[in-house]
Amino acid sequence: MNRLFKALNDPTRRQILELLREKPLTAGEIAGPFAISKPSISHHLDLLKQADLVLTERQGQYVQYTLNTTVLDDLLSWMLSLKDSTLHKNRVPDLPQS
Amino acid sequence: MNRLFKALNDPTRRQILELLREKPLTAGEIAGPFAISKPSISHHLDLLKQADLVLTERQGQYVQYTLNTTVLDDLLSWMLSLKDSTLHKNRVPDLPQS
DNA sequence: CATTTAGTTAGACATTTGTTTAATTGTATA
DNA sequence: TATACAATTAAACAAATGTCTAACTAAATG
Repeated sequence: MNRLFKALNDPTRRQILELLREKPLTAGEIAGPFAISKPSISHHLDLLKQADLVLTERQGQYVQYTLNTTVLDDLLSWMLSLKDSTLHKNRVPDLPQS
Repeated sequence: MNRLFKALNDPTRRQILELLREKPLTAGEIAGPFAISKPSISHHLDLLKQADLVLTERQGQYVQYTLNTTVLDDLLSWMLSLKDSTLHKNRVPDLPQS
C-alpha cells in the first residue's frame, strides 16, 4: 500500500483522479487545467500509474488515461478495520427486551 | 484532507495507528516496538495529532494517545465517490423479467 | 522527408521529510 | 531539593519530492 498512499499524498494527483472520475482523458487534456508544466504532470501520471490508480492506452499520437479504483479496496478495508476497532465506544446499546 | 493524507503516507505512522486499534497507549509504549529513536516517534505522533488521527491526554508523567477515526470519514467518502463513478462498468446487469 | 504535435525522459535545484543526538520541560519520588 | 523517568523541542543532515527547462521519442501530416 506504500505506493498507493504515496500517490494519494499530493493535491495535484488527487485532482487528476477527480478529473478522471468523469471520463478517460489524454495526458494533454489532463495537463490542461493545471498551472504546472506538462513534464511535471507527466511525472504525476507516472506515480499514479505506479500505484495502479490509472491505466494507460496509447491511441496513435495520444495516450489515454483511465481511472482504476480497484486498488482502493485494500485501503478501504484497512480504514474500516481502524474504524471498527472504535465502533463499540460510540454505538447505541440495544434496548433490553420488555 | 492534506494533513490526513500526509499523516497516512508513512509506514511507521500507519503501524502506530494499528497499535492504537487495540487500546490507548502512552508515548513510551508506542515507541517500544520500533527500532527508531523516541524523538522520531514523538515527531510521528505530532503529525498524527495534526491530522486529528490521535487524541492526547496527559496523565501525570505520561501522555496517553488514543485513536480517533472520525476524521477518516471524509477520506472514506472521497474514495467512495471515486469508486462510484466506475461502478456501472463492473456491475452485473439486472436480469430482464421473464 | 521535413515539420508539427503529443508525450516522456534527463538533469538541475529548492523544499520537504525522516532520522539522529543533545538539550529542555514536566512530573514523581527518595 | 535533588534525582530519575517520560516526553518533547532544537539543530543538523541525508534522502525523497515536486518543479522547471531542455532534450528526446513517437506518431501524424504537409
